[in-house]
Amino acid sequence: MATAKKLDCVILGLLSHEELTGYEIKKRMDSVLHYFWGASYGSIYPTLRELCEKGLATVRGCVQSGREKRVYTITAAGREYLNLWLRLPVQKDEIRYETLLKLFFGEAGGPRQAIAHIDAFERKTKQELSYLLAAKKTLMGCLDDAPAHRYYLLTVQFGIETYRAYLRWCQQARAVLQQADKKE
Amino acid sequence: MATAKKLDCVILGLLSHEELTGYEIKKRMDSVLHYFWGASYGSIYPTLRELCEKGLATVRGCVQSGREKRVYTITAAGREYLNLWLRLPVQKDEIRYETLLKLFFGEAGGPRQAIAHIDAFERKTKQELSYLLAAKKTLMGCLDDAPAHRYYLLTVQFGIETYRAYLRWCQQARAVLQQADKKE
DNA sequence: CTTACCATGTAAGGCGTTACATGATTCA
DNA sequence: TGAATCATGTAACGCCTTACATGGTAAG
Repeated sequence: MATAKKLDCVILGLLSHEELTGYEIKKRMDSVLHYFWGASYGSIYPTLRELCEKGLATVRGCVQSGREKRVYTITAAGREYLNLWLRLPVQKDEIRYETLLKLFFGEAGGPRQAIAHIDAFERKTKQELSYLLAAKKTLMGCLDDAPAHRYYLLTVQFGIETYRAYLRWCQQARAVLQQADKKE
Repeated sequence: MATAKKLDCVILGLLSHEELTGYEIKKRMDSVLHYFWGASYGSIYPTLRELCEKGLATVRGCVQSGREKRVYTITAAGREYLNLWLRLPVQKDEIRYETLLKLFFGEAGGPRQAIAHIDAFERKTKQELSYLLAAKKTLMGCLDDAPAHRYYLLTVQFGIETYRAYLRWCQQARAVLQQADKKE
């Protein structure tokens, strides 16, 4: 359990709130979970099957407007499993930022190139930030609809704070590099 | 090339500054690169061999104080490869924070549990921050020794800014959850 | 009619971790 | 003399991504 597959837990977590299809799970991954967890269909569908085999979820075929869907539901055992995992201490928080890697070795490419990477990073960060700000607004409007919303908001707030820190850093870093560029 | 293995580039990046053994590369990964990239011996040693097979690095056996060492050096082709990669746009920056995952689904475990995860996260962040502040101090003292040092400092500064943002968020988040705990 | 979205899945292959296996040296 | 650190590697296994394969529906 200590080394439980994370995707099991993520999917179980999503199912603990609502019944979902594999396709919908992927959508959640790409929207609400997007900035701190990701997964592809190639991992989601097989995991879903495993979850059923382990008795942590059940499937139900469902024909909606002519299309066939497979709706997944969490079982009591699944909730137990999820709660067990939630109680365990966090094993690993990791960041893998290629931008920082390129910057770390950036001397080889010179200040101009490094600045270009920072510009791209800044653009992406601004975009993500505006998405998170919109998410926050939405959540603020329905905070009392479900107790889980407070927890969602906490993670959104995390993103907002860190993205703002990124943007401040971009300014600083660019200033340093522009200085270096002039000297060259 | 667009999909170049990142570890190749990281190792080549390290070798572009100095000759290193596999063991020393691992140490660099665990210290200077630690907060935005990681790797184990099980990936480092095989990668090193591949690098030599591709002609991007060369090995030299070396007996130092009785012990056998294998020292790796970057080749001209290796520098070219590294520079090519540095020029390419960043493919992916990703964060995988189990803490945020547990918090997102935290409603199932209640506010107390969520607070415990935040406390642990805060402790770890403080530790990492103090490490980075020490690294910054060291770097500030030898900024002009090598042009690469300015680039190192930039990444260290990134860590400092984001960790400080994390700590501010920890305060906020805990306050929100303590509020929720009282109501319960 | 064609583009975008809904919907499910498999297969090959890459990448990486953990655990194992081994042994020298240095320092307390 | 025992612990920590230096030092190099392999093997098994797990997890995930990419690419492929397929087809229905809705909207313009």
